[in-house]
Amino acid sequence: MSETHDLLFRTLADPTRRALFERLCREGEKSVGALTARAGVSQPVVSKHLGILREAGLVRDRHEGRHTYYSAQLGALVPLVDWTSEMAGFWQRRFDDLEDLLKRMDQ
Amino acid sequence: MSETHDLLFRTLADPTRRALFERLCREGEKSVGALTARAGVSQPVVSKHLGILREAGLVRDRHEGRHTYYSAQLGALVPLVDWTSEMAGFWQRRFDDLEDLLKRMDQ
DNA sequence: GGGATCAATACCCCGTTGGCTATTAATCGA
DNA sequence: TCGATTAATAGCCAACGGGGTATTGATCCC
Repeated sequence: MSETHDLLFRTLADPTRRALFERLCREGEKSVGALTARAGVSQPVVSKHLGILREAGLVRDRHEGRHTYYSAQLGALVPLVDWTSEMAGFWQRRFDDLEDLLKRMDQ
Repeated sequence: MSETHDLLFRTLADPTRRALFERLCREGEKSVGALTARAGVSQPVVSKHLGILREAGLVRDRHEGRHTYYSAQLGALVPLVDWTSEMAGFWQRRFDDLEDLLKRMDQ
């Protein structure tokens, strides 16, 4: 239901885009040109992906002359971590309920 | 790069499919009919999504007579948790490096 | 000022995908 | 046995999305 989760999952679903984000996480701030060099796709495509990552809050951009530098915004992953925790929580609770039931049946 | 991450993110990117998985996490095992009742899409579509979730390892199915019961396989989320941890790790390491640099500069 | 470089935008193409209806397969119950 | 129910499959279509090239805008350097 959450729009945030939707945007995050959709944004990270594309391998090219995710690879760009991973590189920014690993190597820190990079210019579009530097990212394009090893992205395997054209510069306009890289720019487009970076735009989508930015709209999802996963990266931020900084302009310096002709160059635009992008860097990862790790905080944007928090909703994703929360979501997985929530799913795990539901699962755990049901597991506990089952355990309780079995204990009661055991008596 | 990892095919597993790709499959997971892609599978969870669709809101209808993710909603099905969330329901299975929250409410436990459910039949296709029960899931279809509140999915907002037709039964064939639900079956299709469940098939995709199964191929991603996110659910398992159990046949009982005419009914097929699906349940969430939480273990499948592990690679996703690992991935986020890895990204956070990269970020943290670069942060530490920066901190070290600043300390050295401070001396 | 003028050519060169860097990034974003515009536009198009085509493969993928998510939705539908119709049908089939299998099982249950009267 | 035969109709009813449950889920999966087949086939179709429209929309979305990721790729490309061409172009524009902006900035740097000679």
